[in-house]
Amino acid sequence: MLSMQLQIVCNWTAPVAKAGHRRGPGFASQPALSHSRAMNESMIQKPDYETALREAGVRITRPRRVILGILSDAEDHPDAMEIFKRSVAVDSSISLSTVYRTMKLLEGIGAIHRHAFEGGPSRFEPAVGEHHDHLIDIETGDVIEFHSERIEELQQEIARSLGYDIVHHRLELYGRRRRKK
Amino acid sequence: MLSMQLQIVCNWTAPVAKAGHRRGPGFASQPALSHSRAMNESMIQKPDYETALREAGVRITRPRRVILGILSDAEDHPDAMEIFKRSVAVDSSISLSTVYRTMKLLEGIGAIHRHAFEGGPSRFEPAVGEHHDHLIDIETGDVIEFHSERIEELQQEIARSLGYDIVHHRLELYGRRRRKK
DNA sequence: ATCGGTGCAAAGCTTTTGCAAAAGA
DNA sequence: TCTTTTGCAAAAGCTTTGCACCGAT
Repeated sequence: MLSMQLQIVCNWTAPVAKAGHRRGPGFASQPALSHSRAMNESMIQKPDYETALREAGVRITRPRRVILGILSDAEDHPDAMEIFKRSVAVDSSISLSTVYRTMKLLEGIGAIHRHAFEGGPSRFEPAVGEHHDHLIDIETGDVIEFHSERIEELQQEIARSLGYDIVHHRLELYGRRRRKK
Repeated sequence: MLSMQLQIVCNWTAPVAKAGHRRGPGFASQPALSHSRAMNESMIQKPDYETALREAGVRITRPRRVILGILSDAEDHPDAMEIFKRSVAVDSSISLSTVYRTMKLLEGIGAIHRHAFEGGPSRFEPAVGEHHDHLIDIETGDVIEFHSERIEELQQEIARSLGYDIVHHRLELYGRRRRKK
């Protein structure tokens, strides 16, 4: 039986998933595995975008400040249109172009990550904390972050055995909440 | 040292990667790992699309026959435009719409898989043989197929521990050929 | 003779870009 | 002031769709 193999390491209580596409663990009905961890809320830090931008030598403008604020506050993985809508709610003069340009800029300096989850526009998340992969709830669109050092190692081994160095990778699990019985 | 951990299981000689986006193993400078396997040419079977179509109750038309032939012969992971070009070379009256429609049809009956590799159009491959993941050469676009039972297991464990059942997943390694020294 | 499939053109959706005006530094 | 950045609108890239004609069964 599979669960017998699981070594329980921590048993943090995860918050129930909220509506929308929330960042962070939506829900965990069981403890995380020894070789993996779900990311919990304490891992969600607010990135200091302004410093990052200054270091990149770009100007800090009002639209950028607004968008950056939206990104900092986002607890989900919003797409450009969603970021645009939230930005417009703060400053109605902001344009979608500027959102896209800012996303590209931030991605360029490594401040955010772009995810092209299947069948939809790119979604973004602040590049804070450690690397993680994603489990996408195919019914709600919720995204749960997790990390498995074992899988990372195995990927490295496989790439090496094929004669390659990994530049980056993408691991996405698309799943459905197991209804508790 | 990492390579010390590798258990050699098979030592098939892989063909050198050809230009373009070839399906199957492009190249392997080292043997596959014990817990994983690269897919070799013998694993590439020609799917019987016509039977699949008949079973799906759709008509077998000339454009479909041509496109199916292209797909059967493809040793790479071509995108719609590439399939279109190859089809037009056989029958100049075929339209890009029909290519897209046929791709959707085949995807629907599970005869092909659609891959949305990053930064580009969807690429397709016949759904024959066992499940595998992909390593994409970021310099050439070549795709190497591999499979790791260990990683599959770990994914299952992780999803379960998070309260999910995996419906499908996506693992893509983006890498650069290690220059042999 | 049906009714599904096709080509063509147009539209849809996400993302990018040209340009003149606006605004950081 | 002097560039960089912005908003707008247009375009680009991929994919889908409406429609009238064509062709498999």
